[in-house]
Amino acid sequence: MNMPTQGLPHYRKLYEILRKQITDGVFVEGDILPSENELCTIHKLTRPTVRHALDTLVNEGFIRKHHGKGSIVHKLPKGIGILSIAGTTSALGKLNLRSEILVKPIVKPWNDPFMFKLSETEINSGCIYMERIRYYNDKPIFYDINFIPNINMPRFTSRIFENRSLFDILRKNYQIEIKGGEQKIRAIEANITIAQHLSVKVGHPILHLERKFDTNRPGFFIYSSIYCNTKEQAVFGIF
Amino acid sequence: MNMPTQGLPHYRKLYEILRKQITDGVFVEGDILPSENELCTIHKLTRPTVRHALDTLVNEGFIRKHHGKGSIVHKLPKGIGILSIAGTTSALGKLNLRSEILVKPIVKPWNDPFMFKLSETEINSGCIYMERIRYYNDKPIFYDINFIPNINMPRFTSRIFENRSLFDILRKNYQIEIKGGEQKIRAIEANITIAQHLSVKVGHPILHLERKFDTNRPGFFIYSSIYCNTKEQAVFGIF
DNA sequence: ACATTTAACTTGTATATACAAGTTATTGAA
DNA sequence: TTCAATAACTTGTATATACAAGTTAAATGT
Repeated sequence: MNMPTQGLPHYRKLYEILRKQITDGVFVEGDILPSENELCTIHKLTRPTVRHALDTLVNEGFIRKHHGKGSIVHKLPKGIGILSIAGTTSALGKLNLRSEILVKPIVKPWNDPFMFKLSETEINSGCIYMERIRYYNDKPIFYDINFIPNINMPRFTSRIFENRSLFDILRKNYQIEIKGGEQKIRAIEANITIAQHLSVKVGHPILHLERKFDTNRPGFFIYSSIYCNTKEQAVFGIF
Repeated sequence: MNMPTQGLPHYRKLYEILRKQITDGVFVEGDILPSENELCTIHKLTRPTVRHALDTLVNEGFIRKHHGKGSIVHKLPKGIGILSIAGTTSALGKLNLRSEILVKPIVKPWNDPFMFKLSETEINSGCIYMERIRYYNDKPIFYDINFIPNINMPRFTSRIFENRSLFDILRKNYQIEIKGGEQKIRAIEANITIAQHLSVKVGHPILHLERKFDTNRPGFFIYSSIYCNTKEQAVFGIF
């Protein structure tokens, strides 16, 4: 479970330490972190490095900084943090999240029309397609359809996905890291397929996210179409 | 229209310059910005300062950086960038956005229950309430209800809001800057009120955003409940 | 002509230092 | 006691420098 910090840059190690202290409750909402100079002394780092770590925490919403006062721990997200990238705020509700493969990865041509504009290379190589349902507290909340360009992805369709994060597999087996992305959000009515998968009536309002993920491979993007039942659980995000 | 850059820190000035060049089309998607060292020479700055400016552009989704290659201009948001804070990506569709006051600012007690947890101070001071409709291409897209704590906000209810951004007034008249925030997102069915304001049928799926904005005043937050008709226009965001 | 090595770029990380500006606690005068 | 000035914090901005690591283009060898 713990992230190995060896090999990581110093600022990243400090970030992981502080992040864990916040998520573990060592620091709670409203607490003031040790000052930058104190962190310098404790971890034998210089202020720019410490500030780099704190800046990362600010960007991910764990803390807010106030000029002249200090770094104040921010309220932790209560809902499901799908609006942020995996491994950050979304990890918080992980214990109650279970995923189930609906359609195992298969190689297919891209849908036409597709939700985002595709490059020639992407179109020509086809995509790896998979469907998944994610349960939160044993209720189906997310029904997502994923599209991965079939470029240099050996043996992908035969890998075992149950209980493993898609992004984890991409990182460990293919050295693909998610760097960010963009998304389009709509409210739609559930059609028959969505209704069945999410256990709602046809016509039920559904949150629809269309996402495009940037990776460390230039020109290589991952696409997801996610349908959420937000009846009981809202989707949460910081900005 | 132009932002005065005098008085701003150097990194911010460079940020504004590059941001404008991107939004004006001097640099288009896929273009590589001048290297950090070139920007240093051009603007007579050092690399940490230049990097500070570039980091800000990265955080707001204008560029992506690739180790060893350079800073690549990212695709500009096409939809309505309400997921980011005002003045950044949201400014792009501004020309087609028109707002109309539905309920002029009035002092009221807070709704009970309220969408976010309120502090004692907030509850005791009451709130300034206002409703607004925003049109995109002359169609009503957003119906938003805003709550501002009635703490040290003299003459707020008598100010003129037409065609002026709420955040602009807060900044210019009360020195309140929005620093970020959090939001909850749901898909709901339009009730009679929402249906009327957004010109849709009752039961139409509506995107509901509940937002809490952080400001530079510690403990001072602004709250908005926003209903969006996403039938034709999706809401856009980067992450 | 081709493949390999090298050099010249690029961004990433890190240190050391200095001063500005906002906040809080202390000190001192009335 | 009360208020104002001061000192001692805090984070914000900025410079100067160095090396690591990824990428690309040029030079070199076969």
